[in-house]
Amino acid sequence: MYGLVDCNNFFVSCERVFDPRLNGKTVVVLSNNDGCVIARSNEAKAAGIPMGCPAFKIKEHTDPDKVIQLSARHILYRDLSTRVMNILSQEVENVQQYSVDEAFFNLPHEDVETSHRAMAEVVKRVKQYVGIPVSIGFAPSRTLAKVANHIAKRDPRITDGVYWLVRPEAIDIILRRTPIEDVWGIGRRLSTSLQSRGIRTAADFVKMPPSLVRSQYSVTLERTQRELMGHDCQIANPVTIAHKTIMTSRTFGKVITSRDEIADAIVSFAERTARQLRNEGGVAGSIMTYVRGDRFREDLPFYSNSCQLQLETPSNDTMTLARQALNALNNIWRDGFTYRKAGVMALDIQPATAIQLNLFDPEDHGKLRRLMNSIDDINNMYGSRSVKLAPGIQRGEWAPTQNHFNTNSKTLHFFTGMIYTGPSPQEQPLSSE
DNA sequence: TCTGGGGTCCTAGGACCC
DNA sequence: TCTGGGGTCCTAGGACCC
Repeated sequence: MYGLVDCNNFFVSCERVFDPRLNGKTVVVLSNNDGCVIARSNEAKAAGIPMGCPAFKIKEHTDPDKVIQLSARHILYRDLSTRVMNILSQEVENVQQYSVDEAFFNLPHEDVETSHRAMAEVVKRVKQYVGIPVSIGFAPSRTLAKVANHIAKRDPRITDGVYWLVRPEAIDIILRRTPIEDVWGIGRRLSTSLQSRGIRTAADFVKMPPSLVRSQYSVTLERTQRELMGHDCQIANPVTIAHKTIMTSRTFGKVITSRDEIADAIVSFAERTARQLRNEGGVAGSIMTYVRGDRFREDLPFYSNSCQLQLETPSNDTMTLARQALNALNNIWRDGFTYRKAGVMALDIQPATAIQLNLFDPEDHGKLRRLMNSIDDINNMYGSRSVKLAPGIQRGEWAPTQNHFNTNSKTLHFFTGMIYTGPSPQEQPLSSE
C-alpha cells in the first residue's frame, strides 16, 4: 500500500503564504525568463489556462488583466517543501520524495482507520504550520495512488484531504471515470495513439491484452497497465540512490553572439554543477557542454551542438569541471551564429569515495577539496555566488530576465532571516548576484 | 515583442566479436 | 538471385515526469 502526498498548486500556494491577498485571485507562476506557466491557482485552471502555456498566449484563454503573473522564486519553494516533508516524516517512515511538491510513503499504521486519522492530522498540521494545502491518496500501487490523490484534490466531498482507493469495485468505478490521458506515465503521444484504438479511459486500457501492450508499445507501458490493475511494479522507482546526471542550463534573456559571453555562462553553469556534485558527495567522470540557437526564430540560421569530454580523474572540483566544459565549448563553437541557450551536464557520476586517483594527476586533491569546501561555506553563508571563478565575475548579458516578482509580499522580509541563506529572494543564483 | 529547467528509463541500431 | 547466426556494448533519440 502506497501513500502519496502532493501539495495543491504548490508554487502558487507558496506565493499565497507570503501574500494572502492572492487568495481567491487568478494566479500563475512563470518559468525562467517569465516564459511559461509552471503553476496555476484553481481559478487559473478554471479559466482554461493550460500548464506550460507561454505567458504571451494567456490572452488566448482569458482576460490577461485579470491574471496575476509572478516570476518563480524556487529557493522559497524549496524551503517550504522541506518544511512540508519534515512534518510528514514525523508521522510516517520511508518517505520517498519524488519531486519538490510530492512524496510517496508507506502505510503508517496496521489498520486503515488509524492511518486515515493520522494522515488527516498531517494535512491539518501542514496547513497550520507551513500554510500549504496538501492532499493524500492511498492505493496498492504508485500509479493508483496518483489517481487517488487526484480524487482527494478534486472531490470536495473529501473534506479532510485523504482518499483511499483500495476496494477492487471502487478501483473499477474510478478507472472508468479516468480519461486515458490523465494516467501517470501516459503522455500526449501515447494517449493519442491509444485513443485511435478506441481506448478512452483507464478502464478501457486495463482490458487490453498485456502482451499486445508490450509488443505494440513497450515494457514501460505494460508496467503502467499492471500498476492500474493494482500490482506494484515499482514504476518510476522514486527511491533514487543518487543522481546519474546533473545539469545546469539556461535560456538567455536575449540571443548572444559573443563567444566570451557564452564562456562566461558556461563557467557559471560548471560552477553550479560542481557545487551540486559536492553537496551530493559525487564526482563526475565526464562533462558535456551544449549550445543552441533560438528554436522559435525562423529568420536566423539555427545551430545546435554538444560535446562530451572525459575527465582525466573523476572530479567535483569547480576549476577542473569549468576547464573541461570550456574545452568542450571550443570544440562546438561556430562564429556567425546566434545562441539562445546553453548548458553543462555532469555524467558518469559516482560516489566521491570510490574515486580512483590518477597517479599522474599533478593536482593536490586534499588541498583542492579544502579550497572547494571553503568556497561552499562562504557561498552558503553569504549568498550563492559570493565567491566565484574569474571569468564569471562580470554580470552576464546572458542572465535570464524575471520582471514579475511579487513586491507586495510584505511579510517576506519578516521571514527572510529564517528562510533564506542568501540575500536575494530569487532562485536563480546565476542571474541574481 | 514574449515559448523553462532538470531529470529518468527504454529502444533501435550500429560496431564489433566469435 | 543468392549473402550465417548469435552475442555484447554503446549511443542517440524518443517518451515520459514534475
